[in-house]
Amino acid sequence: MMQIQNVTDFSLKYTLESGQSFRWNRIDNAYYGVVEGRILKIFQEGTTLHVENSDDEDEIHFVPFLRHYLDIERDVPKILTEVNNDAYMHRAIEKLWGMRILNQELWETVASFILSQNNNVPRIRGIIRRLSERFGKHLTLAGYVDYSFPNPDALAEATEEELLACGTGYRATYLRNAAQAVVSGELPLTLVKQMSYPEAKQALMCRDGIGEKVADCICLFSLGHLPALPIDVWIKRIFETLYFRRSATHREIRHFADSYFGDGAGYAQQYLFHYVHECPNWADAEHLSLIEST
DNA sequence: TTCCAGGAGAGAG
DNA sequence: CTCTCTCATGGA
Repeated sequence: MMQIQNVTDFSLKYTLESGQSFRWNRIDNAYYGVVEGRILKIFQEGTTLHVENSDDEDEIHFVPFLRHYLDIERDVPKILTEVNNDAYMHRAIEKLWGMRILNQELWETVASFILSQNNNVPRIRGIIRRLSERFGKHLTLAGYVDYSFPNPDALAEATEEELLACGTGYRATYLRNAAQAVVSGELPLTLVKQMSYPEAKQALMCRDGIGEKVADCICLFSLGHLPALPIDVWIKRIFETLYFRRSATHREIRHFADSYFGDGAGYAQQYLFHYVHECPNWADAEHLSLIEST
């Protein structure tokens, strides 16, 4: 057991339940998840995080790693001030205060969001769990059992049938090709990490099965590129409803969000995305009047 | 039964 | 360039 103290402006719940990671399970008020080959159990009590780790790691190295994973080091309140442009955003920021955008391991993020296309969160979680059980490493923490996310080699060597058996559907080919590209060096992940946002996005989009939306998810949820704006069916619907009041193209939405939110567009997007999932009445008259008033 | 899900690619126009 | 159709899967 270990503690990380003075963690301010942070919500473990909203950070881990906002659809950016598919690997966390809540049991009572503690979160169990697999992060880069170890099980972590995290419990938040005010500004203190209580952490248990299946690996016996030196705190000197582990604490900075975890703080970076949870994006605790970043001045998020400053970013939220910059995107707090109207009463609707104010409502979302207030409701989800402390939600942060994770910095997840790159390969797992690439694979996970390849699997996310035309799919829903519970099913994505199931696919990733089955892939990990089948191809990952068995891990335990105080009786809790989980599996590491399979490395590229394991998925590159897997047969199409084995991947299909995990429920990947037609995305199996995309997943296998991406794994093989990482192994062969065609998709050089260590270099991608060094690239600028436009460079990284383009390098990722060269792969079959990674379009603009998935590339933006990877850039935002793994590489820390906050201008990245994943436009899925929800974000499209939200921007059309709140800011356009009509149907709009992806191009229009991207242009609007860039100028309206600036470099923090990724954070703004995440607050809007999760807010509408938390509030089924997100588009009622009372909510829409928040836009009118500003 | 049909519709939908943190979409992308191929093909037509 | 944009629009449309299809892709595998399972829950609602």
